[in-house]
Amino acid sequence: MPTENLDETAKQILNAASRRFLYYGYKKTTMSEIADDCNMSTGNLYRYFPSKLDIAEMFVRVLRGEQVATLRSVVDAPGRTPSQKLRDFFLLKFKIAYERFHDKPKAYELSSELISERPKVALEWESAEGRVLAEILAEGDADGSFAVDNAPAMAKILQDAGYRFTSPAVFHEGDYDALATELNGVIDLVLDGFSWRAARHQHGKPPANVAVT
Amino acid sequence: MPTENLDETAKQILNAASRRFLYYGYKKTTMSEIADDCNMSTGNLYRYFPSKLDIAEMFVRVLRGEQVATLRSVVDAPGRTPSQKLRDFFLLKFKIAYERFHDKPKAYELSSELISERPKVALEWESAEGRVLAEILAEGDADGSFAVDNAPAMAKILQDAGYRFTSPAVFHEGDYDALATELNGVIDLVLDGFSWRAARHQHGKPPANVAVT
DNA sequence: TGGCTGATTATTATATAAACTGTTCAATCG
DNA sequence: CGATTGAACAGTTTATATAATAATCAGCCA
Repeated sequence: MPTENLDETAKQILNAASRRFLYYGYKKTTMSEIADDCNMSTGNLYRYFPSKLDIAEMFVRVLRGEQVATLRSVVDAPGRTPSQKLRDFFLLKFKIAYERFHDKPKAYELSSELISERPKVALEWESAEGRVLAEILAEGDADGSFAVDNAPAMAKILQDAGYRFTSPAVFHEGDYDALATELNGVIDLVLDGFSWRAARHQHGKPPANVAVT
Repeated sequence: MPTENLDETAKQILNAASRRFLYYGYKKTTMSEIADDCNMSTGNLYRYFPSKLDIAEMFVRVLRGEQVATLRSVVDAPGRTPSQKLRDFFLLKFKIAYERFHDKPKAYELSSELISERPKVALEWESAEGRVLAEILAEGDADGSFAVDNAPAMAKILQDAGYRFTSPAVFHEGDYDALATELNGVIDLVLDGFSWRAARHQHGKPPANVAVT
């Protein structure tokens, strides 16, 4: 949890700021408003956070931490095959991204603003998701349905292939169901790719298609 | 060719405008500058184009027409298998997008501005590319390497899967070679998916993975 | 002394005025 | 009379002044 090492006062500040960020957005909430909500002075805020942007960073860290936790629940779901988990993962990720974009626009806007000034936060987040994905892949490799030799690398490739459905920049172009159908199409193809590799692997042959131009 | 039905004077206007768009960008070139370049009055421009934005639209139509023509050359390349053509298509598309973004920034900026006000232009362009892709798929289906029953739909799915590598919004996050490697990874997986389907098809069985949750 | 304050400062945002630019159209030209 | 012009208009952008805000820090309090 990102708030683990936080002072009690810091949590109070983060809470007050989060509420305002969600309702009014990042730029429209002022440090003195946050200070008022916490019954303290503006100067004191800086004893707990180096800057306003750092409060925002913690805010999205919490949001994204929850997101990753939700995605991780897919891994732990009982009675589902690795293939099903892979599909669940991407459909859930798409759903989260789509809904957050549409009914928490301020949170989305804040994320964008933060990422443009702190790009490494986005990378951390992507790699956290990648680790969840890699777990699913490892599971599939273990039970023979996937044949993945480098799970983290393959996770990155899958994240690339699903990018269209997790990048809010293009969500306005299509409605939910149409996009979900297309995402299922991509997953179908990817899973068939894994099936092919698993079958090849069983016969002791190398993968069929390798990049040679 | 998009300029086919154009008056000679209209072509002159388009030429003058294009030069300025490329050097200074859309917003920084004025109608009177374009008119001056053509030795005519501003009012006369409106006899050939309804508005400044329409000149810009024609400008990117030409650009994108060239792009699609380049991609189409992949289809006509002799001595390449459908699988190779599929890879060529995406690597070339990525290369074009990446290079245009980095060494013709004004053209990219103009495209973005236009698309935000004329979204249908982007859709036309995507579907033109999709038709090229569908040709490759049909070819692969014909020679038994792909087993694609609905080529246009599958083309759309492949465009989705390759979106990460054609969307300039994220190009700054990684250098060319790293992205190209990842793209090859996606293509490898897709091609293996096709191999699986082709093999299944030969045995008279339905595709393995279908979206059922 | 460690935690806190709030006036102060440098920066950023907002509001307003001035200049510019896309578009139109009555008048002109060939 | 059709093609062209350029002044006029409305809308937008830019420049400037004004206000608001993030961040600081010398002093205060418990």
